[in-house]
Amino acid sequence: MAAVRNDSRLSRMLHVLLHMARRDEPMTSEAIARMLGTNAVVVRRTMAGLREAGYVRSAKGHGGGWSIAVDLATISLLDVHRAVGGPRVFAMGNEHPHPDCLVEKVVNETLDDAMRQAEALLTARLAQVSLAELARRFDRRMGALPGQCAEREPTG
Amino acid sequence: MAAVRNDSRLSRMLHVLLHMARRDEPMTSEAIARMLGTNAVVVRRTMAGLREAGYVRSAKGHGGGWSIAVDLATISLLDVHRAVGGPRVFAMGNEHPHPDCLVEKVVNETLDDAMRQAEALLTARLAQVSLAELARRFDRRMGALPGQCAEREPTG
DNA sequence: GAATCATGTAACTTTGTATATTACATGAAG
DNA sequence: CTTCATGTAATATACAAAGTTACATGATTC
Repeated sequence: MAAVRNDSRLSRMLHVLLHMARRDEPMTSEAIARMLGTNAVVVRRTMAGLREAGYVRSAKGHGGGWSIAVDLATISLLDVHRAVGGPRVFAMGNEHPHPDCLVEKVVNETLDDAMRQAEALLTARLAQVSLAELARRFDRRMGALPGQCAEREPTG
Repeated sequence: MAAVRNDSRLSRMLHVLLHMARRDEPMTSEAIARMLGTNAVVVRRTMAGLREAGYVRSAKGHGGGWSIAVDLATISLLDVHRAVGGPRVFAMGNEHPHPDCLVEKVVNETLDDAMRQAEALLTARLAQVSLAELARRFDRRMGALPGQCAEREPTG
């Protein structure tokens, strides 16, 4: 009963948010999907969490799409992580949360303790960095040139 | 392209190793499987990694089964983690490891940095604890009583 | 108000990985 | 030779993120 690969929602949303921050006009789900190399429905689904958190707005109809709703300095990477529903940090874990076996309890407690500490460090790091800080890091890299993003080329 | 739940191999193997350490005779894959609530083949597959690392031995035929090959003080939880092939720690990650987009690069580097630190802390914690230490923690909990493990009852 | 654009969302399919199961080969003990 | 137990290939299952299809809703433009 297990399966693991990669939850890339946080990574994707950070990518998108930084691009949106460099634009005046809203971005459509289609445009975002092209940028991420995915589907517009996936974009809407994932960004719905950001909208519920109040970080972005969405508008229908002509000239509609997604735009940032708050100051980038007020959103941390942890905020985004939580908004996209990603509390699942580790790919490993205990089989039984509440075992009868005392041996297993000792094992669980030891592993849980280690994982708790690692997760605390991770979330602390994510909380330390705001989207504004990320944008500054980009600017330092980019100099004065306009931001460009290689869109995913069609397969084949 | 993603999926997440739980890799419980480390947890299971620690559970098994501590039980094996409290026995004189080898344990069969069947007995271990009953204890873990799983299948004997799964046990053999997972424990094969421990055997390759030299931590356990396996013997065929009558009176055969699995037994511990080294002093528990020489094996850390990190050793077991690596032996069962579990370098995959996080359920989250970047979509593209080597993006063309500079925005994405900055995002990746920031997330990778945070995850690297968290993983370093986790592995450090796992390296700090030996199987002997785990056994001691169990003994302190158990007092002088013999170790017991509730086997998984049949469903229904 | 009709056509178009864009989001909202339900339903379903695909994908990737650990786990579970089946089947059979190999080798050791009696 | 029979039985026990591992070794392993092949196959199936479970599960969650991602991908896709289909259609409804609402806003803008004409």
